[in-house]
Amino acid sequence: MKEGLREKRKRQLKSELSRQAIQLFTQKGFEETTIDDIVGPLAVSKRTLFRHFATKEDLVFAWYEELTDELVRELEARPRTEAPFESVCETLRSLLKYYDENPKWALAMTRLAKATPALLGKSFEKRSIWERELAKVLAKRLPNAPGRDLTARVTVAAALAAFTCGIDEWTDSRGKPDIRVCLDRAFSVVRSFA
Amino acid sequence: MKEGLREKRKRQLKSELSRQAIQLFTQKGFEETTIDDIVGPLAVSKRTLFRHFATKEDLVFAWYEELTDELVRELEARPRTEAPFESVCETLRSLLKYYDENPKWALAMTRLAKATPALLGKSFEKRSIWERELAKVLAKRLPNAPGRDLTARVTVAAALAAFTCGIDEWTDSRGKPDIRVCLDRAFSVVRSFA
DNA sequence: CACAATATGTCACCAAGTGACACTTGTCAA
DNA sequence: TTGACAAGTGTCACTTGGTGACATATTGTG
Repeated sequence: MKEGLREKRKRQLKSELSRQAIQLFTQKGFEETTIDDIVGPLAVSKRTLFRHFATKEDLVFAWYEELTDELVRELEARPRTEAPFESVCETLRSLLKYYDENPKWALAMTRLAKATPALLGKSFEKRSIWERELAKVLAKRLPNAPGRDLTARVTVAAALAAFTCGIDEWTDSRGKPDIRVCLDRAFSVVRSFA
Repeated sequence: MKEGLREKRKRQLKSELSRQAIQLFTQKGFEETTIDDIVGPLAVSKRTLFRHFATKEDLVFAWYEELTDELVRELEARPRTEAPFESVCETLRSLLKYYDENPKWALAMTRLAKATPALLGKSFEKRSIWERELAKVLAKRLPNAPGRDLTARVTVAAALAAFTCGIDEWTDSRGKPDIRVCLDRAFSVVRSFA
């Protein structure tokens, strides 16, 4: 065992690259920042960067994928008695801790993503990974009736859509309102379609 | 007026390029098809292609944007008495005519999009344009209360999410089931959240 | 210490776009 | 009809994201 030192360095470098990239992206813009710009100050080769990140966009969104497992566990931990839609909402709500941790950074990130088409697309792509994984988990706790998978998928997709809208609302208001209020209002809209 | 001959040719070439591209993409795959592959048989220069389409992905999804206006008009035409969510559902339902027109092609397209990450991202990007435009229209017919914009956005987003799931279900089942049934089931899941 | 596994750097290369400039071809007014 | 302007096109050079191959370190293990 003890795969310690190598992995530690690896993660350190990876997060350093990501940090540096986001820094530059928010400062000069995504398209205007070249890979060499990112890699130069860190004395790392371009090739190495692309061994850690599949694409330039992933420099921004790699952490999305790392969060997937956490979300899955969160959903699995929800009580069986809870309504499925509510379970997903609460699961997504758990992400707010990252917004609490560093609101300014979260705000900058979402604004950057919204301002750059390429990043917007990627973020949706990552979101669809969450959607798929969470739907898988949710399906397991649904009665085994025909259309179970579809029900699970729609439930997750709707909750995610509302989540995104809630976050967007918060972002568009420059982080002024309480993010939990934004989110709750978004979720309750979905509950209102008789 | 009478901007006839030039525009006609322009549109003709554009659709020809798109057709050729999709043909090759479905045949050899998106990444495996190069721009020169597309452009060669049509005796058109690479540069010209990129004057008609901003990106390689747009060769597949340009029609998405052209549909936006149609969707907007469709939503505006829905009766004021209808529940907002239902209006959006019906609006999206109107897209089915394109699936009816050529189911095989529609199936091939959605499968292609699902199989290619780059295309998946782009399709979400385009979907978000629909979302924004439709939300704008919907907001106008909602009571002018605080949170109106958020309500409109969530309503549209939820309907779109369900729509996508319904189409996905149909696609995953290889177009066997009735697409309208898939869609209706997806929509009714959203209606079922207490 | 020696050996295998990994991470890294270098270099050459491909493909997606872009900018600049010259050339052709519809369009329309006189 | 003609002549001038606008719009579309081709060519070419160039930038940039991304990959494959190979050599070189660096590190964990017996």
